[in-house]
Amino acid sequence: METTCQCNTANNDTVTKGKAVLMTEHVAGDLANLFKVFGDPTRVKILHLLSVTELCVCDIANVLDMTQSAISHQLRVLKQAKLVRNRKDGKTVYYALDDDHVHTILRQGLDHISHVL
Amino acid sequence: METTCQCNTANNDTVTKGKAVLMTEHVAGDLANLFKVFGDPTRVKILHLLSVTELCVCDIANVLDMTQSAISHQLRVLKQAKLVRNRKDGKTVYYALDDDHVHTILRQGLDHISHVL
DNA sequence: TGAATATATGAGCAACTGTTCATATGTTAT
DNA sequence: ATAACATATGAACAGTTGCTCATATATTCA
Repeated sequence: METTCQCNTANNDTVTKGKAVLMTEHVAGDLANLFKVFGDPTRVKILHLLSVTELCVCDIANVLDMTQSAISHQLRVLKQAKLVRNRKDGKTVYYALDDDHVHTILRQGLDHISHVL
Repeated sequence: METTCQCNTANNDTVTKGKAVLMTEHVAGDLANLFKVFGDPTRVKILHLLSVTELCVCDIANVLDMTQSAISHQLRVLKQAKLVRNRKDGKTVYYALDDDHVHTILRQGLDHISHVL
C-alpha cells in the first residue's frame, strides 16, 4: 500500500470525504453477490422467461435446450438470492419470480446495453 | 438432453411459447456481461463512490485501501462496460460515472438486499 | 410394492476472475 | 536530461464458477 497521493492539494480532504461515503464491506459484498446472480446468461434467460410466466424445471430445461440438472442447479442459485420462489404440485415444481426489483434491474440493464451500441 | 417432459398435457405448447419469449444468446450474453461488472465488491464500491463525485485513481485507491494497480485494473473493466468515463488533467486521470442506469441499478440492488433481510 | 417420472444434489473438472508483482508509459518540474 | 509522480499493463497464481455425470429423493400410478 502506497502513502497518500499528492495529485492535488485537497487530496487528504478528498480521501476523508470518500471514506465517509464508502460502502460497508458487508453491503458491498451483499450487493455484489446479488448482481453476480444476474451475471450469467443462463440465469438471465431464466429470469426473463419467468417474468412472463411461471414454469416447471422440465419446461425451462426444454426451452433453454439444457439438461435438467444444469437448470436445477441454477434455480437453486436464484432461489438462494430470493429472486425466485417455487410451489410444488405433485411431482412438478413450478418456479416464478419473487421480487419486483428483477423487472427493473433487467430493464435497466437492457436499456444500458441498447444505449451503448 | 432429455426429451420433452410430460409433467402436464399442455407442455409442448408451454415450451413453444417459452421459446418465442426466450432471449437471444447475444442479448443474454451482453446482459450477463454487464451485470458481471456489478458483481464484484470492489467495483460496486467504486461505482458508488463515483456516484457522489469524480475521483482520480490514486484517491480511489486510498479510499478503498487497495493498491493503485488493483484499482486501475478494475477501472479498465468499468470503462470497457461504458459505466465510467475519464478525463486527463496532467498526470492525473479523473474517473466519473458515464451512465444514468448505474444509479438505478445500484438503487434497485440495494432495495432488494434490504427488503430481503 | 415396484416402476416411472420430476427434481435435487454432490463430486469433479475446465474455464474464468481478481489480485499481486514487476515494469512500462506518460507527464511535470528542476 | 533526469528525477519524481500518476497511471496502465502483462504475467502468474489462487480462488471461484457452471456444467456434466452419477445418483438420491420424492411423488404418482399400476
